[in-house]
Amino acid sequence: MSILSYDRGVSLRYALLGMLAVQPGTGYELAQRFDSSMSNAWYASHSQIYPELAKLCEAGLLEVVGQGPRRSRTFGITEEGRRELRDWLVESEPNRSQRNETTIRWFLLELLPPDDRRAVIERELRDVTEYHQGLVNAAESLDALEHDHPFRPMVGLAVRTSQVMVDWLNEQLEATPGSP
Amino acid sequence: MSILSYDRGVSLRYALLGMLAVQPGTGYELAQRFDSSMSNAWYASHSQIYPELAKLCEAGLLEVVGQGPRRSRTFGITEEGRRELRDWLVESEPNRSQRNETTIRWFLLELLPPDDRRAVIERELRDVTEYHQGLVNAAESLDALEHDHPFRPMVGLAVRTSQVMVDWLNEQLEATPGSP
DNA sequence: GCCATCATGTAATTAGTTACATGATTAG
DNA sequence: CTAATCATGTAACTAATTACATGATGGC
Repeated sequence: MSILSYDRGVSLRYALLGMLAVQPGTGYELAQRFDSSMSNAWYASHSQIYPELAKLCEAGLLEVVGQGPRRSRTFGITEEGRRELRDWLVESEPNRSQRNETTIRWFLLELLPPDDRRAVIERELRDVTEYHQGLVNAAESLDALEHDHPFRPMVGLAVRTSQVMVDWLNEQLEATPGSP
Repeated sequence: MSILSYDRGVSLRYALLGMLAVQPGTGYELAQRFDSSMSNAWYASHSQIYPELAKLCEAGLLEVVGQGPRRSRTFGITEEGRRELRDWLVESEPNRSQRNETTIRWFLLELLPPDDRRAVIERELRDVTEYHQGLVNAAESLDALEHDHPFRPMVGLAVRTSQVMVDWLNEQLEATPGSP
């Protein structure tokens, strides 16, 4: 692909391509997916999404497959887009670098005096527990369907991962002096 | 803090401040830590690190605490830096958004035909297993010390998380048609 | 009619990547 | 002596955030 961009800074492109390969949608819907179901993988705001969709359309990897009310346009992936996505998944070297502010915060917990430390862990525990519960509910909803949902495996992974985090935070809380 | 930057794009700043609060170091060493022990939390290249260290020094949050061979300078956190770091950890609203290309790739596995899918899962499994084994070894090294190491809790979390990932990938592999 | 939300975009700024550049030290 | 690595920086570019901006639709 010649239309600009680095080799390793292209994750948004493939996130969009992939999300639209699973299910066509508008830019607005994609922004919502980045806020919820995709939030543990990638985030992008609408101001980044719309220009990227335009570029991908121009490159022939996406196309407008429908128009709705408020001049909304639904995008879908093209055959060329599917080939590009497949090549990326199978052929390209994965970029394993991550950016996760929460992990930085947890890494630095040990610097805090016990009172601050306990307060921070309790806040983290509230947030992660809420996140975990949301995933458990999502998993139950998907299990209630009669067909296998494509998101089910990833939700399962996220449930287990967040369970590990809840357990770890509880242990850190117990190990902090002055905890009940 | 008035010295420029967004509210939510400041994670590098606090990652550096925190790493130097745990242990003073040079810019070069910090770049190495981002490549290894901090790689599951944040990544930054030296070209981003050096200017940021200069800014933090100018702001009085860091100071040069030693000079080595090849005109290397060791930075340490100041009292003001510790206060700033503590305030960030305790008072500021955490940014929960993540960027993790690997999760995008795993999310999109279901789009691939079985042969491609199996090949990709096997590659991921190799990479994650290697990563997991590295963490297990690191944990054993830390356990061999007579004192508690500050990184031990985070390594423990990473060990469990990567174990969950290895298990999940193995399940996905088994569930793919044509697998042994 | 009015307000919330849907829906899309652009402009200005900061963050991050890649490439370029240079010199010091040490191990062989 | 010479190649690898240590060590630090800048320049040019792309990516991402924040702020600004506008209009359509549907429910009340």
